[in-house]
Amino acid sequence: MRQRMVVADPEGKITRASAIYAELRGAILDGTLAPGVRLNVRELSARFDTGLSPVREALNRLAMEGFAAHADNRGFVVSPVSVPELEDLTQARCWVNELGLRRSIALGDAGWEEAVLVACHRLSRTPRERTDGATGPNPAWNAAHKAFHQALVSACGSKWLIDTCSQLFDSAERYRSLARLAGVSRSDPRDEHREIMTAALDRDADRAAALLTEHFQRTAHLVRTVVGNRPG
Amino acid sequence: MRQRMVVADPEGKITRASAIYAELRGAILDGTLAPGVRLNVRELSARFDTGLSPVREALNRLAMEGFAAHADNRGFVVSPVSVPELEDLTQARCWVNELGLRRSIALGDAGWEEAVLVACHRLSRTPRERTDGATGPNPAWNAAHKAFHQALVSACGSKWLIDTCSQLFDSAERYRSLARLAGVSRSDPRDEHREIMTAALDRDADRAAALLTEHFQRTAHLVRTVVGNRPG
DNA sequence: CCGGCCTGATTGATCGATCATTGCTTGACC
DNA sequence: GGTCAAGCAATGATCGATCAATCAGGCCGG
Repeated sequence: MRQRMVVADPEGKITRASAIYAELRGAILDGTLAPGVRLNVRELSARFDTGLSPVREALNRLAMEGFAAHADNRGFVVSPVSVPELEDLTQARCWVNELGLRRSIALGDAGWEEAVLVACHRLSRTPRERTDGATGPNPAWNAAHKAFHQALVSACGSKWLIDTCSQLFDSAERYRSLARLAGVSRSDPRDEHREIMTAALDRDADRAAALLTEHFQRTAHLVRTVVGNRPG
Repeated sequence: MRQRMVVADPEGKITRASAIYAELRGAILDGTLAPGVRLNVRELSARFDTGLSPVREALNRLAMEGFAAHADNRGFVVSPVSVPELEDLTQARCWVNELGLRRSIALGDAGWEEAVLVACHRLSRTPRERTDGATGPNPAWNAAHKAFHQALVSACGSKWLIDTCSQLFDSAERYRSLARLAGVSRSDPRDEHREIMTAALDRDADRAAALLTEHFQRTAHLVRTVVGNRPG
């Protein structure tokens, strides 16, 4: 029986376009690629050691997602940020997440409760700063943070709602990263995430929703000054 | 003084990728391209008499928008439809549009009222069937229909909300077209749009919201049987 | 000195050839 | 008859050259 020549294949055959998309998306979300920066196709091709097509496909995807701006014949740019957009985004997050949370509280079973509990626990146990020597935000914390917020709405029963929460979270992540890079970070003396979790597990929908909304708005408020003072 | 060689330019320099994107999007929305149909890149290149790159870019955009499905190394397909997705979509439309409508009723000024009134009037004056001899849906009616629904939420004050309503409307448009192609269309004896308009202009938020939700669900109900009986 | 046209350089968009992967077909083998 | 794998299209992905639009200076007439 001959062995297969290719071993590394199980489900993981990613195209260059997808790899570049993921890479650029991550860089935009964590602020490595600052808002307004030009996304020069040739330059990126060189950086990723690839042709033009995969890069353009990745950029098209990012543009449709809102993380890049595109004008025909004028190329791509990292989407600019602004206070009005931050307000709009925050408002949307409040609406959609509140709805998802209320429905999850109404519909969620024991499995949902456990998922929220675990996600909150993991989040609290994950350090915010990297632990591998380098400085900067801990990617694992970001992942745990998102996992917690997604767990809250995971039992709402609407795929659209869950996906929208995810997309909005990522859009907001960009603002959080920018604030962080500008030296603004939150002290979080009250451990808001735990408070939200407690209210959710108590099935106290009104309290949970109020805490969640407050959580979003508090974050937005911190970020606001930073965004307002940007050069771009 | 020499004249300019190129005259047709004012703001209208569209790339092939964008043209193809618009074309394909329209074909998917009106059911010309049925759900599940393979979007073969070479074939499309030939049809549009163009190279591969613009087609791929267009397909990438459609995929991010949800109108095409894509798997690495397995190409593109017109997104499938299903009853669960229709339910999810309808639910989302109800939530988002109700919110937008309530806020517009609360915040809208006289200009908003007039815009709604005009949009409703235009909609009622536009024939559903084409008038140019050909049979089939009247594109102008579709446009007027969308314009009316967008007018309802246009004063909500949230760009995100307006954009989301637009995207959801288009997703639903696809289902409406499929139903129509299958011979199902609504009689609409009550002129629901006018009822909604009246309630909105009366600033009767609860009634307007209830009518709008009912409107969406009634449409979805009509479509449901058709989608359930599809081959795919 | 200012505004506008021309020109070259830069960058974006497109093309068609080429490479890689998938999935089907075929045929040996059990 | 069924299984499996090599071989073979068919199709998707990528490449680098080429075409085209935009942008930045520089030149000229006013």
